[in-house]
Amino acid sequence: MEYDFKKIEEKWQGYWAENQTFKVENNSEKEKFYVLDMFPYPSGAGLHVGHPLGYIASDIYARYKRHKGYNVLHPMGYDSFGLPAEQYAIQTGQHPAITTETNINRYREQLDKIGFSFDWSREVRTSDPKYYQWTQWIFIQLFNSWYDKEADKARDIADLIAIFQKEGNSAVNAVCDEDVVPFTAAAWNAFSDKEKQQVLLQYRLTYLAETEVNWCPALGTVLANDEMVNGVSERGGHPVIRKKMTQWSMRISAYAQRLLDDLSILDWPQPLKDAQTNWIGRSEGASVSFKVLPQNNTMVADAEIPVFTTRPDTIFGVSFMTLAPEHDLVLKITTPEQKEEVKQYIEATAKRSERDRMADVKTITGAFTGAYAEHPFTKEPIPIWIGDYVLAGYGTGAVMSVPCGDQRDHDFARHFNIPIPNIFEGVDVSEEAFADKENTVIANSDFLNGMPYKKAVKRVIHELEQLGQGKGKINYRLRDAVFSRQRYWGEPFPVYYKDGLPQMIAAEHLPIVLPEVEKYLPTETGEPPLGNATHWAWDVEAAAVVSNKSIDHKTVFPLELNTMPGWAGSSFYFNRYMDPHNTEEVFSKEAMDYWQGVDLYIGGSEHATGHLLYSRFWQKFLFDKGLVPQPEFAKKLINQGMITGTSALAKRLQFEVEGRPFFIFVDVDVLEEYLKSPDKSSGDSPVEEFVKKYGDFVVQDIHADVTMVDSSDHLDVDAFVAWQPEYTDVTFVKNTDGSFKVSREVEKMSKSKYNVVSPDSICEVYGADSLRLYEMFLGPLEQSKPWNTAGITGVYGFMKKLWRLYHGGAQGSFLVTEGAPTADNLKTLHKTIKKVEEDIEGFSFNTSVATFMICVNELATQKCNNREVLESLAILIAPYAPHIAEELWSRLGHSTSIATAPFPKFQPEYLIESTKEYPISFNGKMRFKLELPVDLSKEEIEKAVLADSKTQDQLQGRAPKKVIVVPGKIVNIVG
RNA sequence: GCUCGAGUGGUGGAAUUGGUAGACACGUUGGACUUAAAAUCCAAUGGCCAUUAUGGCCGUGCGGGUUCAAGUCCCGCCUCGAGUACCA
Repeated sequence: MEYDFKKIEEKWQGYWAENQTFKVENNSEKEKFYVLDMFPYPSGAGLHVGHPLGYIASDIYARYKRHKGYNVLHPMGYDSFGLPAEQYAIQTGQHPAITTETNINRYREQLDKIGFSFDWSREVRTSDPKYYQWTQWIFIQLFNSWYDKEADKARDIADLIAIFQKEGNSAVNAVCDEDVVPFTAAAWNAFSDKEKQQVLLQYRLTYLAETEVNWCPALGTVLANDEMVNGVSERGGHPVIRKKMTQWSMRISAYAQRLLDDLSILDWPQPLKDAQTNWIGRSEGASVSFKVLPQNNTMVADAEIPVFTTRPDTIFGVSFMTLAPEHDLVLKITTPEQKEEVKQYIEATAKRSERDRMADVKTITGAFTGAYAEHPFTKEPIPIWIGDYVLAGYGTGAVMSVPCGDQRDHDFARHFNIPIPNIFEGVDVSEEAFADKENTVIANSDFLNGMPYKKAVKRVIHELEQLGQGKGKINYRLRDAVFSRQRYWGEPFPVYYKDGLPQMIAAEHLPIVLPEVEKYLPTETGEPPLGNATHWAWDVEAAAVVSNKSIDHKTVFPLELNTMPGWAGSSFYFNRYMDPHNTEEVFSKEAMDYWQGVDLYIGGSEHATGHLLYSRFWQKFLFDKGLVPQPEFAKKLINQGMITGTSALAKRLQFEVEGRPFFIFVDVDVLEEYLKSPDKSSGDSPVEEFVKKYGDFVVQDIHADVTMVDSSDHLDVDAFVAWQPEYTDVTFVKNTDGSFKVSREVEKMSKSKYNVVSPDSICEVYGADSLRLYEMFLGPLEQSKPWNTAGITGVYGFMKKLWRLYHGGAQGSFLVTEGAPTADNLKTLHKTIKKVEEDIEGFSFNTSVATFMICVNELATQKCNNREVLESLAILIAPYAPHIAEELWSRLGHSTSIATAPFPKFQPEYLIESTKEYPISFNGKMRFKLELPVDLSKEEIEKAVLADSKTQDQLQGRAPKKVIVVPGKIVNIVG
């Protein structure tokens, strides 16, 4: 009987679905284990072979854990709000919900074909109102909370109001806006409702604030740095400017220290932890306040510029200050003479993306404001400049510039001929700044002279405090997260506006369902797409969304027009899976207490500072609220690497004939040979006749669809021309054998590069088990690697060989023999058990596939068809190739699924050897091998080796200087 | 720019604490079976040199270093990839 994967895979996928083999309950005698994949955004392109890589790995692990006796939660769902569906809606008018539904169905079909052991009864979709009702609910909880630094946790806003009523805000140690004004209890109680709300907004964990964004007026939308190229939008090339907008923000900065500290309890890849550590960017230093000197014609009185510095010890080295061009004070302090220059500079920087500004250190630009600040100690005037190397969003958006101690300040000072005073003893700072804290000795600095870094910092902070112009401070690079998007396809906020102030809709009225709109574009007045909705007002009395016409600002109010960002719904989905159908609460305590958290999370490292940081933030908030039992949601995390595509590039030569381009395609080998020939005319290359006729040419790479290219890189020219009819009449210069070879290049797998390989086609030709095995066989899970279908015949061959191992009967019929296995059989089996178990535990899936191959090769050579051995082997391979394992298992006479069959137990006694083949090295180079009993002592080994005639041949009469013997490992003779 | 990761045969990759570099596959070449093809099986396969078997030299991105011994550890580079706050 042949290995018929199609029949087998269909059969078992049907069986699993019918019997709900992988459905789990929230309680069990067994120990729990939670294996999670990062859920996908269902894009229109469908799955490509890169997507399932992590899913296959986690599925292997989940299945392995079931064999090991655990109650395994292994869910899947969709992160189904997002931009692509909205873009498609803008282009075609099709509702994003329809696009999303179609895409999800396609994804599901593709996922089912690979044979994953997901519990689909727990599926969640972030765009489902039954799900996003809870996203909205958590938003309300954040709005109704503030962060108490004393308790170091989030607390109910009602507690804060109680404090304000009793004692005002002066004693409150909370994370809040910078510009909170102190008030007494009496003052609080005298505030109007509106004033109270305004004050509270400065404390809430989600709040409205002015934020800098990349605004594209032509598109009427905000752009990511990603979507900007050289100051214009990637799509359409429209100008983009930096602009301030009122948006919802999340006070993630309140959790900065805890997010940093708890990294230590996480078993996550170090690079990922490093990324979060750097993102949070804790630095210790001081805040220093510089007074702006009053001048003729400037109207600013009492202006102060607060700065944060990690080097307060260098304060006497300050020779200028630099403000971000967007800094609030800039226009206020600029002198009339400088106004024009400053204005122009601000306009110029408004066009640059933040990333450009950070990356470009070579171009030094800036402008002088004409204003001066006063040095806190020397009282000397310090010129105030603006420069785009200072970012508005980082720190206070202003720096005290110390050119002798900071390279960027140094570059700036040199460029604009600003003095570079030296405050370091015995260091030359004329060429470059001196930033070495360890070897710092301060000079020319009044009371700091002669002090090292640490001592000087302490002293200067003390002096600043005396002056009332500064104090020690810990600064975080982490900024509060902007939570508003001017998009349609996202969660609506449960928020309406009364008197210009945001009000939460009561939780019992959730979900607030996304309204229908005519168009998915921003409105003509520049409002977000929800501005197009005709029924988007909140009737407080009816507790319902009603027509905008009813808005009277008394009982009917306008609703929020922004929607939430992509990361909102993905920041708690892992908890919702534990209790996905709960309509009473976000998740029950019972479910949370049983599952606790994710035991293994697999996903891409590109989520390091987005999803994975925001999720940790929400988890901590929910933990503070007593809603989840763990302060971290995922104990262990593994990053899977990206699978890159292998693009096929046909070489096209472009000539110019009568001012018009003229093309031919040339086989890559033919072209290379032509280009290699020294004078390009002596050979008889077919390219030559074109050159003689048309002159010089330019070589271009044209992407060909990888499905038209075989494993030897030969292009099916007919298919290529049928696909791109504009090449119908173009000449193809082929090789002498009539083939046409293309060159290959590894690139990101992408539709536009025609290098996408879908898992469907692989399943069609080789089967899901081969796909699973092959994806693992490609290389280490964490590494990125190119996809090349060529090698899949290897694992497919292995599958057939595995099948034959169980079908050694007449005409390939199923055959196993009862009785005791041979010593060789057992040695092979237990060697395999040991290695496979170690590999799964260590997430080294590629090496376990190799181990299976070796095992099957050995058992085939041994002509093993012993039941005991073959049953164990079926279980071993079941996590990797579950369909064939189920089929073999049932043929072995079992009537239930293999899914929970106990994993074979490794027995070391079968591997004991009596001899060891020692590699014998001379001066570190292996020369020959010598078989010796394993129980020899060091001395005995040395004696035996030296006595061997081959050793004497190597030494040729020399006496060895030294003999290194590592028992069980190696012998090295020096001399 | 900054942060992190990766460079090993023609290709994907393997190699416990430093201890036989190239496991396992792909590809290629030769052979068996076959009318033929497919499938399957056997053999060879890092490079160079030599050859009757035996052998010798070089070799893990580049340049140094530590060690009896370095793909692995240390120092200095080069190249590629990822992230860089509104792609998800």
